Amino acid sequence: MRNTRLTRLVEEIFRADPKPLSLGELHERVQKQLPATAYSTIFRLVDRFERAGRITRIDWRERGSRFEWAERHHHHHIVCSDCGQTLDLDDEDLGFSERRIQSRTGFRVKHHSIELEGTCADCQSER
Amino acid sequence: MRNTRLTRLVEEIFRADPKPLSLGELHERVQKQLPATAYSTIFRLVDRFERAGRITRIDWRERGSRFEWAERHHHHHIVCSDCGQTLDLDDEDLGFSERRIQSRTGFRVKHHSIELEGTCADCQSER
DNA sequence: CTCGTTGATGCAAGCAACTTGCGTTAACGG
DNA sequence: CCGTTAACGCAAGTTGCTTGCATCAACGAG
Repeated sequence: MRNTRLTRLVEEIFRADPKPLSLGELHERVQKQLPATAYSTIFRLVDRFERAGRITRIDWRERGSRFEWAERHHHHHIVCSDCGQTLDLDDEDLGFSERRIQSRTGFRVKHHSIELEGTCADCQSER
Repeated sequence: MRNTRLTRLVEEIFRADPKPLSLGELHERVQKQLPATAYSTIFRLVDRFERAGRITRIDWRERGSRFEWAERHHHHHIVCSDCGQTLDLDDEDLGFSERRIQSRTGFRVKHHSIELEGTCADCQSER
């Protein structure tokens, strides 16, 4: 992968605010700095990053596909349905273990996707 | 919801083979019995069933949105990436507990979505 | 430093799945 | 049996994703 203004900008955007972004949202943010950038360019750039393992794709129920900077530990998300705040969860928080699945089902797990939705502590106490 | 040939057929299809179906797949199956059925009719029918709580929507990473007959116990899926076979998993299989999440994060969990992908026992032993 | 190769980009068209508007059909309650 | 109104079929519209192609610019060899 070549080192261009765009790749640097995208990396900067994700590092500055490590939240999952859709292609559209990323495109918007990029255009604030480089207005001529085409959607298809973002599409292919993210695709390259993903295949290089530097960006991870996640799927949110209603909110569609989103992308996240991958240089972080493996984790999942819980989203507050009131205020939108997200929190990271790791497998231990979830009690998740591939070994457990393997012994119960015989499947060798390659990939797992876990997304939670709920009400955060703040929004609960607001009542 | 009115009781039409279509609603009866859709119910029958899901009961006969309780696998998650995409709108397109369901449309195909319906057309085998009622060839004149429009895609948009399936779309609206599933929407009505979903809002009535009789069909559940699930999201599969690559395979897009699918729908499942809801009169079953709460469960998740693991899909074999080689042969496509799916297996149901319940929260206990996964070690999942809303109580655990609540005590670790303060979030009150409303909804969780867990989808796994791996290689089933058969496909593993084929090598 | 310069130049040629080739990956990266912008534009526009294409695609697939989903969604909506509208006129017609058929459930079903009276 | 009839009128109301949910369901339906058709066709057009929308959205987000994907591709083809001509042009541009990284960057490594020379």
